Amino acid sequence: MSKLDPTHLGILRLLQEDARMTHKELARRLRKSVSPIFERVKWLEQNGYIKGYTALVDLQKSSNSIISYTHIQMNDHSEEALSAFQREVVLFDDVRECYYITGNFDFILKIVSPDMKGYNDFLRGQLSKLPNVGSVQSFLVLSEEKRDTTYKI
Amino acid sequence: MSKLDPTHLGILRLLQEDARMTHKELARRLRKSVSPIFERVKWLEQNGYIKGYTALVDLQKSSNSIISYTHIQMNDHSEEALSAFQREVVLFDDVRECYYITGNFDFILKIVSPDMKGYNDFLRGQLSKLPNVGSVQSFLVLSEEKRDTTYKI
DNA sequence: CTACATTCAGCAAATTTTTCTGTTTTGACT
DNA sequence: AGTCAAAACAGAAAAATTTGCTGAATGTAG
Repeated sequence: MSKLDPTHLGILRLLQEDARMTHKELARRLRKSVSPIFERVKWLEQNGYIKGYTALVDLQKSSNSIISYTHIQMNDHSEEALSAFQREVVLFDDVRECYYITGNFDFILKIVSPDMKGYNDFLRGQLSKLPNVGSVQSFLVLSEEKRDTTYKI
Repeated sequence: MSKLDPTHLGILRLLQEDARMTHKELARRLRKSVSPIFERVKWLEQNGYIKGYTALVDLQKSSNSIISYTHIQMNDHSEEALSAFQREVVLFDDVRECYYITGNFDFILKIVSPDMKGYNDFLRGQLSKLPNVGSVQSFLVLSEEKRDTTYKI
């Protein structure tokens, strides 16, 4: 049983589309007045349904960074080893996303580095220094064909 | 030669951190007055440096969706076949991200489906129907350890 | 039926957005 | 260096939004 009514869901959908939409516009589209929308947005923020707001920046226009998806296979699958790896790897600045997954590999990392040298330094100087890292397989992103960060809810 | 000066970069960094930051606060942090900040934000939007603003929603709290990273290997690597695949696959609603990559595989897709049945339907009813799709390898996301959509610029 | 809690619309003050004006700075060219 | 034009800037003011408050409507439990 979800605590979210249609108005809550509508707010989440619309703010995913445009995080800078005004409360007045939200109210108009959801057929409510401004104050209940205002209270609900505050509630969604404070209760963790909205984790933040971000501008989507065109990385290729704004920098020379390179993106890589990197798969990690551990050579120790104990809970301690996995937790220790997670705890450390998410602290690296180049690691933008980290998922624990099913299948042959254990983790998928999205790595963003300033350039190829930076990426090399990260792999050899930081990632491979972590304990119990077995095989590492890198897929460099040649082109981003779609990136839509909104979720259907 | 970049057309972005330190103020532009500062705006991009701060709006990635918090897309709802007011122009007044941006101005305070970047030691400018409000009007040049206002003009620059408009410029960054109109020239495509800012592609949009989005609220980051906690998917697990707000729905039962499942996330998968799926790798695609094509069995025809001609430019026509690759382009045709790209053009079609990005239209699917479940495909949230699509990258063309180096290595054994050709594409990485981030798939978000309402549930396991929806995911199955997508794989067998939509994805595998596209021409020239060779091997498909799926990694289901068991837990999201980090997801930071900001870029260091 | 009454008391209580929740949600809401409407209002008003505080704040922000947006436009405008005139000044300063920058950069290119003599 | 000196001059000019273009760009960037600060400040002010009007328009719009945010934010807090009040009381009415609705639903619920006693």
